[in-house]
Amino acid sequence: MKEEYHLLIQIPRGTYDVLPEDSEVWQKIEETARKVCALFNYKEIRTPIFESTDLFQRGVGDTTDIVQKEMYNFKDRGERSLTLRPEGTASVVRSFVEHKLFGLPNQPAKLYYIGPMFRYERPQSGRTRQFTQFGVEVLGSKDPSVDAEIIALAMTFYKTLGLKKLKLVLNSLGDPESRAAHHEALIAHFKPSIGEFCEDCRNRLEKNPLRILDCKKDHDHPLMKTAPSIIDFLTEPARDYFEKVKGILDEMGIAYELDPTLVRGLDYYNHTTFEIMGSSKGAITTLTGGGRYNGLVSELGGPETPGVGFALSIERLLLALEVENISLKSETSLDCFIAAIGEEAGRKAAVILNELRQAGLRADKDYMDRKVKAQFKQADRDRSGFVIVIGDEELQAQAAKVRNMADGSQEEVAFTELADYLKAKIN
RNA sequence: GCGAUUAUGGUGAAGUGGUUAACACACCGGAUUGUGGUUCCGGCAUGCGUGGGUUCGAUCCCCACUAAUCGCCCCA
Repeated sequence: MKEEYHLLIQIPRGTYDVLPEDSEVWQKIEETARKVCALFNYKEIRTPIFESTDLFQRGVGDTTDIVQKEMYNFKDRGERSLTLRPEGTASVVRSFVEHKLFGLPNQPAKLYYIGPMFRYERPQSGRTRQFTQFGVEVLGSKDPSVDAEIIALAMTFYKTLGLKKLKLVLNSLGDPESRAAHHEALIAHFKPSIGEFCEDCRNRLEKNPLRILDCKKDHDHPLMKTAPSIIDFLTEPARDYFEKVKGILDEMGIAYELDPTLVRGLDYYNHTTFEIMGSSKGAITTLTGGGRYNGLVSELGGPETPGVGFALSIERLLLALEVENISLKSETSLDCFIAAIGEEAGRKAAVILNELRQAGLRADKDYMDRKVKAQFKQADRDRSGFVIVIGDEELQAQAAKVRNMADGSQEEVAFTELADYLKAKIN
């Protein structure tokens, strides 16, 4: 018998099960996300968990780590190359284009999703191979108040759940012109002394010099502080746009910190980028990442359509809740528990149990053939308000003993009156 | 992809190259008859991640594998 345990198949690496004692918390989080989205008038969109590999290569960007080494891709029986989605935005945009949602009267499209994402990575704290994102996308508006709105939405979500230690970090990557100018300036800045930097940075120089600013090893190199900031290369319209976003956040009373080195990992971002940081086991990590991606819709074959969005990880949210000592678990309780003594009483208990449930009461009984005392213990574990005792005497009298578990008082109640009696007591 | 640490029952864990693998929690049972949350007593791993090797003998030594945790890279 026991040896078979060793042969059992284990859960895949980087995945985990949400067990009954925790699923309640997940439900509460998802419920909160849906409620907040309703407040902001965002509608849910559900897209497949796998898509054409091409979608992510084009959408997320060929040079990103996600595409280069983290995708779960496979061939189906028709030799199609498919990929388990590593993020949500590409799918939403694909769906938006495919169903021509840009033609609907309700513009912009304000959408949200909650679901699993997959990245082939080494699992560690706050990082699993299957993880869950709650994300929001607004397609069709270039109004800076939309940028502010999604940030407000994310903050509202966290605050509703009770998180306090949050930090919003903001930056602008500008439009393509701003980025190109900054790109050149960075290369010019680092190139002469690139030999003093780590290997990674040397590789980054030509490919993506912006990433050098993110390097932890060379963080203290003097050239880091004097590096050209994207902010100084923003074109007039880009600068103006960023000022408007900041202005609205200011007036909303949402505090932020500017970080010109905030670079997001996906290629499609431009203009506003932001992260919401929170605590996790003493360290600070990114809870939410988002920004504007004005070129993505056309990149995926749709009409020129601006977009903004964010994605946040439920797993990291859970870590942050833990650090801040916030429990979302409710006192689950039962209205009543039936303790039966003897076989005939057991049968009667099953019938009464069903009647109580039909009457809308949360009720349960023992299924383990336990002694009365143990049945009471079980009722305690389930935090049951009342225990109904049925034995031979009660069957004779057609009336059960009903014990109030809070004060220990006990009354005799006819079988036919049980539901009404309990309902009256509970209200 | 790289590095570090770890791997004993339902859980947290102690432990030794050699007859019965501590302890605690949980669970189950009992303390006279059918009643909980306290107390007392009892039960509960033929087994120490998997596979090899060293040895007269290994849970304890060696190797490989697997997994977990943490860090790097990168990200949510």
